[in-house]
Amino acid sequence: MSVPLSEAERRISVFSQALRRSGLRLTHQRLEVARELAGDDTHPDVEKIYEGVRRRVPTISLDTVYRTMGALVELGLVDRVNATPGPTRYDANPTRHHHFVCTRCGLIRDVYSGDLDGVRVPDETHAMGTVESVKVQLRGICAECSRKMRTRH
Amino acid sequence: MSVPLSEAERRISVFSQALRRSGLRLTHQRLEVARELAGDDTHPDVEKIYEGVRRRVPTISLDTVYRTMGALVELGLVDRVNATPGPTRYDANPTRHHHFVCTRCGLIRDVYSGDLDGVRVPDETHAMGTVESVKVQLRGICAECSRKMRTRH
DNA sequence: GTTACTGCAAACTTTTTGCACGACA
DNA sequence: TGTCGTGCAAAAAGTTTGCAGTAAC
Repeated sequence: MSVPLSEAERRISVFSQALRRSGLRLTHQRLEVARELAGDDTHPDVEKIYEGVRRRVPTISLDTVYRTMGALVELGLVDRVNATPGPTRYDANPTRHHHFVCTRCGLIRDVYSGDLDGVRVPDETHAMGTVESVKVQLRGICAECSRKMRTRH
Repeated sequence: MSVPLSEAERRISVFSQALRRSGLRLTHQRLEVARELAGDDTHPDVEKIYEGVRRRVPTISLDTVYRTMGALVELGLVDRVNATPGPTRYDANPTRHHHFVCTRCGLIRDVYSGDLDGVRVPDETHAMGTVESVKVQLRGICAECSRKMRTRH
């Protein structure tokens, strides 16, 4: 949803090459999971990915989707997004970005911002460990939920 | 763990008042859960809180802890921290802060930083919805895990 | 032809819920 | 005393795992 076709195709190709390069087999199921992720920027959970793939591969099982997601995370191709309660959601966007999270409906939208990318790690944290990534989470209520709340109350 | 006693006492008092003010009953169990949270800044999960309280109230049940945490979140006294896979962790620190998260062991440490507090919400996000809080997550490997990795490999 | 992957089923972990008894206000 | 909260048990939700057959290389 709303990932440009060229970008989606590029992602599928990256996925395929990364699987092959790491010695994993490029199965029909894995390719279709990759295809599903490549075109979806709504940060879907496993169930949603499963439903999407099942339209094209009706025999795929939920546990294969779980295992495929595990492999893609392991390879660093996909991130787990733990921003909401409930099922784990996945992020296949390799471009540096941050997240707007609706605390009401669980919507997660990618936010691109040079300012946010520029956030500096405080010196204080060096004693805690090595920082590998800085992610800004903007939590609030999405426009759709605001509208619904205004209408009902 | 490492919450000053004065701050812990202040938190217990805030919890008690908030429960009363909202018409909820101040039960023995709720008070002991509050006491447990007040002195713990490790962002414990329900199981950990349960174990702690059980030392003082051996008859408390796990589902009461779940229900109490739900109530405290509802009242805005506690935040759910969804930064790690596995059980939901809770944050009873009312002071503005951010998180260092170890992706290896799940350690979460509070980070206080004027720079991070000053992060501005990009204009772009106004179309997405209303931002209520900005949280920076510093993900990496904690000192303890780094040490263990160096020793073994 | 091997070996890794899949689908099935069952188990496991985390969280929620219905109900009857007990405790707070 | 009335009602809300608790503990128990069971169920629901989300995820992982063992195994035998199947498909990728």
